[in-house]
Amino acid sequence: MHHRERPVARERLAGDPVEVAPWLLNKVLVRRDSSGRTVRSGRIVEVEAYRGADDPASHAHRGRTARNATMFGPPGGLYVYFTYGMHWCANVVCWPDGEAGAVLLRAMAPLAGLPAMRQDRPTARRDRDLARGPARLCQAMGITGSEDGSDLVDGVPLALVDDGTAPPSDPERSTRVGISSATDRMWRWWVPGDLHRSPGRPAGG
DNA sequence: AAATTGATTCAT
DNA sequence: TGAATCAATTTT
Repeated sequence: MHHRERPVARERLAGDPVEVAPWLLNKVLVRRDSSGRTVRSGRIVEVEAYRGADDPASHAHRGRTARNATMFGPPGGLYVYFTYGMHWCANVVCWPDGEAGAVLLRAMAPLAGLPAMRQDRPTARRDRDLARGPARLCQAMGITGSEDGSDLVDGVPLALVDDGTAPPSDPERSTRVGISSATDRMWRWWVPGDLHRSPGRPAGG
């Protein structure tokens, strides 16, 4: 049956990113316009967890800076950062207010607003390439640094919702992609068999 | 396998 | 003030 979309509970995001990350699989990221209509959405199929002080691969590892401030804010925030001189990446903030940690959104299966996504991702040849990778996901959803710090639970302009699809009971996992420290931690998860997962090769393993 | 691109950060 | 780094993507 069809379930109504409901926002994820902020309390559920306030925990350890390593536990929140696989739980976020199959949740839906939605962009709404000013009248509340869904203009783009996609199902999250690949994530990575980043902790704070005890995770050398985390932007928050060396403490709070202007760039990573959102990660130290309340759970449910959207942490957006710029990297490689050209790419935006989006994370869901975890842990209680004051403690840093987040889940990187690495890939999505597009659900709604595909024409707009194709327009913002002209290099995507197939629809499965629209949001396959963290920077591609941001392009497909129209996310940039101007939306750093917005709230995914309040849901404007971006929302994290549960449409009734449970997370996979047996998510696949690996080490994280594109990092050079803490390469042994198996903190990347994806929906088994989903073709929308990014091709990124894990660091170390 | 190599080019692309610029903010951020830490070290001088 | 300078150099290294970088939660990647695209093209060759």
